[in-house]
Amino acid sequence: MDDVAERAGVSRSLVSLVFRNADNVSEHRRRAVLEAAEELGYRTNRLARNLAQGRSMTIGVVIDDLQNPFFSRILDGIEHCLAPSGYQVLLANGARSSERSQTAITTLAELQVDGLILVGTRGDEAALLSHARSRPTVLIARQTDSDLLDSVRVDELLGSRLAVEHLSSLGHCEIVHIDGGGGASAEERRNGYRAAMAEAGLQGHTEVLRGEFTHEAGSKAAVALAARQQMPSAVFAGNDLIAAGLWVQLERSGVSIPNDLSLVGFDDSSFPGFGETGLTTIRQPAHRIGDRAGELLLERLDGSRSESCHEAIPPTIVERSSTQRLDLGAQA
Amino acid sequence: MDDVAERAGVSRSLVSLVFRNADNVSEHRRRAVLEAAEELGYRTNRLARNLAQGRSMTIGVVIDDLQNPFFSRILDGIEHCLAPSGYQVLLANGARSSERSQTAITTLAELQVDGLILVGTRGDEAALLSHARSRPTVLIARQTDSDLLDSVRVDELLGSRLAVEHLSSLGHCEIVHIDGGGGASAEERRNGYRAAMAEAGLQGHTEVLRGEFTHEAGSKAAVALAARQQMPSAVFAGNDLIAAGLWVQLERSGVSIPNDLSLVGFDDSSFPGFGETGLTTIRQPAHRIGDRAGELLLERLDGSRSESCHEAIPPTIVERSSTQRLDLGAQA
DNA sequence: ACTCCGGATTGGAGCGCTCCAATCCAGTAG
DNA sequence: CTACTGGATTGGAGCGCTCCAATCCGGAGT
Repeated sequence: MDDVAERAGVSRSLVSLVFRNADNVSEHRRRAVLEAAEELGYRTNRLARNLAQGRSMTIGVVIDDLQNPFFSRILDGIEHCLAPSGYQVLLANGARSSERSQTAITTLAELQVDGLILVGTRGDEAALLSHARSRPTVLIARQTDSDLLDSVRVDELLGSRLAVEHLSSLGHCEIVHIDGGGGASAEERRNGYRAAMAEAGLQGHTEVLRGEFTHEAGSKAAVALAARQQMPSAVFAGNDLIAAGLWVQLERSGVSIPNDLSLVGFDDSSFPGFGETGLTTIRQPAHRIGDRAGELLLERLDGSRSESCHEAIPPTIVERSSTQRLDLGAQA
Repeated sequence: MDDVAERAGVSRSLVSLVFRNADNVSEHRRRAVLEAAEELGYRTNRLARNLAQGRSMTIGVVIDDLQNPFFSRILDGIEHCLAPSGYQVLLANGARSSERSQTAITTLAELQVDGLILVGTRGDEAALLSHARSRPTVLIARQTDSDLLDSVRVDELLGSRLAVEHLSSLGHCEIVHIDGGGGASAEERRNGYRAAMAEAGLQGHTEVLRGEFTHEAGSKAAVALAARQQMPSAVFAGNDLIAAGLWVQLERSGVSIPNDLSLVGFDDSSFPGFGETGLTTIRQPAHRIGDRAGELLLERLDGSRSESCHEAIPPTIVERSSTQRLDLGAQA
């Protein structure tokens, strides 16, 4: 920077002003500085700037699993909201690992991001809170009632209820749930499933298969189910990845969906290119969730709000062709 | 930091040593420092550290489209490779926009990342090169022969050859290629197809239908094919989108796949098996690509290589149910 | 008792930038 | 001609850390 200043025949301060786009810099000086910078291949060092300014104009986003299309649509919403604000979004992948997520958060925090959005992040709540103390933080798809941070999530219980009600209204009783294990909202979906089963008078048929929010977990579950002499008539999968894995694997075993088994997913993940999958599922308004999280963060950043805010966005059920009346299946 | 030092009754330097996990610090001092830090809620400021050290132990990755599952599988490979190396991966989304990608790269560069991996990034090559000059850079899924950076991509020619060989080994001769027009790797795939046809002694049957890497282009091609009195027995589509469009449209015209026509796609871009397309296709080893890119970057970072390196990773063919022996189709 | 040694510890000079108070310099009014 | 004004420009003190040369210190060697 000093080199640029010298070459342009001005002070370092003036160079700084030029690169910050300050408006009270005379045109010929500005030109001289830019020219000198060009010749010297000078690039501003944002590290130093951030250090000096004490802020980075950067938002850190930690995503539990970038491969999960639901999360990436949330991200889309976040970026859509944040793009015009002047903040740059920096991402880190939690890779479905609690430790990886922790170090990702720590890295971003140490990098002095101005705000943090955690998408489906797992791990110790206390750890999250300690970061929230020093900068605005929004949690997505994770339950919390801390007043140190904001959160946006889907009403998971309602989602599970919608799924179960849909299946039971089609005459299904043996509705097995394949859960997301320790994943983000697995527990709530599981609880919602249990509650809804009870409400529908099906508590006797309640059965949860331990899984994980992945395609593979779906395949595994399919293998387990196919091995039984008596298959359930319906499955409520913890998310669409599980449903997808399950579907493919079941078809391989000669089980036809929806004839032999009705299947409901969760998330309404869309998989580009192949149009509608035909999976009946619970749609999470992913884009809206991300967008809202961005808004909440901005409100904190510009100081227009200081009380914490926890939002639950209601999901909807999308009925496609993976579910069908029980008796229809029986006839076939 | 000074506060911590004072509270622990040591110098700032010693505090620094403790937080860098230096090994020649006496145990009781270390304990004292950590304790003081804990009480004061001290967190190391990585910005300042990076500035002072002149390196950040951070790799920047810019992804053209995080929603694209192919790219996120690449990312998975990158992180898999980089995780044990001590480097933290920082992501930015190009959002399928040339400008967004540019600012993302610039932000990362200004943040002084130690290395850069650009996945499918669009935009001016000159701009990319200017960043590559100041730090190791690896390009993924983008052609270049600059010796300022490394690149990893799929061996498109081989992919085409695999497709053609597979079809011809099933007895097919009339293999039409629907290409990707001016799309990214369309030309190479086309050339690969021509070469492979010649090798298989089928140069007389070589036929390329002009297309585009979209679903619609596939539909159009289907209409064109169905209008002929003599359909080819096999089609090699430029990518899976084309194949999908073709498939749907052909089925509508009463052409059954694979009975009446065998179909091979390219990319294996669908989310693994979702909706069970059963499409035989050329799989791009996304994970391997990311992994290799990480390796190349590490080689540059530890200085073990200084000449540029451009790699082509061999794809594999995934045989599903959209292809079948010619004579089987004839019998049906 | 004296020197020497090597590991533990420290002070101070940066890293590249911003911020602020101070200064410069027309141009204008008196 | 002088005082005053306000925008353009500047020097220097940080931001929070690391690095290096210098210092400290307790024990070993003579």
